Amino acid sequence: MENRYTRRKQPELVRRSLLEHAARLAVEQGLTAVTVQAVSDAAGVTKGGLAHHFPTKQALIDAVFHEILDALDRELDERIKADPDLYGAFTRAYLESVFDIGPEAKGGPWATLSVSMLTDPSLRALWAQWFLARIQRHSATDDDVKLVAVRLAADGVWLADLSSIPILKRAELRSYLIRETRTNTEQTKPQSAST
Amino acid sequence: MENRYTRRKQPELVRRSLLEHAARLAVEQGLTAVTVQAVSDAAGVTKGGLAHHFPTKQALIDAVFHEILDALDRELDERIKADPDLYGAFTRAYLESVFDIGPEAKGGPWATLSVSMLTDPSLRALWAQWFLARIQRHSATDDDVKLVAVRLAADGVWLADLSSIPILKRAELRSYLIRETRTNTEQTKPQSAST
DNA sequence: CCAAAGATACCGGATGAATGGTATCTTTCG
DNA sequence: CGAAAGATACCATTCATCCGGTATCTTTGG
Repeated sequence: MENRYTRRKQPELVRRSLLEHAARLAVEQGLTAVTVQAVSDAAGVTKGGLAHHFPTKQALIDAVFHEILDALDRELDERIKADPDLYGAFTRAYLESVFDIGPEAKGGPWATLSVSMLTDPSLRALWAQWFLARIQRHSATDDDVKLVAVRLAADGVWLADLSSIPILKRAELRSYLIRETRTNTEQTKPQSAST
Repeated sequence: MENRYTRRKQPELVRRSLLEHAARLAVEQGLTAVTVQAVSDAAGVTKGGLAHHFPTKQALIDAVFHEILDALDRELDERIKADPDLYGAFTRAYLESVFDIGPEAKGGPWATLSVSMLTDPSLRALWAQWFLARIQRHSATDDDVKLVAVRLAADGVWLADLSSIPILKRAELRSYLIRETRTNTEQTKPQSAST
């Protein structure tokens, strides 16, 4: 009658471990590989243990998704804060956070996002909601068509990275896109926020 | 003892119906919802009927994927052929085929592509292969960084459409992006095709 | 201070619903 | 008739969830 319950209880650690391993599995082996058994095993607990933290599988996935959105929010805010220029700051932050992760960083938030997002319509809606809120928040500085185009291109990059499609001239593309965020399309006013 | 074999046999129609409903289900309810049972029911046949056309589920999915890639190929070739301008013709075709489908056409090729692509690594590879081949084929006319950016933005557009994220100034964005495909980045020549 | 009592964290097998696949039967069409 | 088209029944497996049990932590009463 060995004692199997020698584990030191650290609910927070276990919870985080579950979330992380769930995300990792999703990215590395697809969402179908994210079974409660696999996640539990990876995190070093049993299915019952997982069930205690997340009553249902969907709850676990939702938690992962929210966690990622929060992290993304923080990262974007940081970059925006560090940007001396106001005009297009959000777009640049968005762009850079995509580019800097790169195609090899499979564990990054973007990869996880996409995989779970495009598969599950409910998560798609959540993503749309997050995105719209964010856009609206920066409507004053990031509303130009040119900037919209840049952000969409960023999405394209992220998609290409995920699909393992090599982007030729990646560095050149990056600097080109960033340059696009500096120049204003509207010819009526010369430059709105250049100082 | 009703006769359940009242269906008029039209194998081609049934086959197409199966493919279409499989694609629709994938987009609307995620790939997990595309089970042989669900697809069969939606198409008005039984699992056995499906099994006759597609021996395995993977065969069905592959067929959907290939069907879409072929249709896409045809559409792109048509648009390119109709374009009087050579430079950036592929990029314009790509762009227009994304824009013209619109956000409401959920059954469109792009949406289906993405959903199935990102979940299944083998399909991802297939897509990458198709895309690279296509790019290489147009390397002479569509290699500029500016054009790469436009194509990536197009990818962003269909991603947004899929996520039901409204794109403000859609028409303006479209004409802006198309305009971008006309002007050459290389400053050595002044303007290649401005009429 | 400390031990009982309850709450929280975790275990692990049982269960039942889906699912993909297969084998066999019936009907329709050429 | 014979082969194609489709229906029905059945199997093996996987998976999420449930649930009774056990260990550790926290509170509380003395």
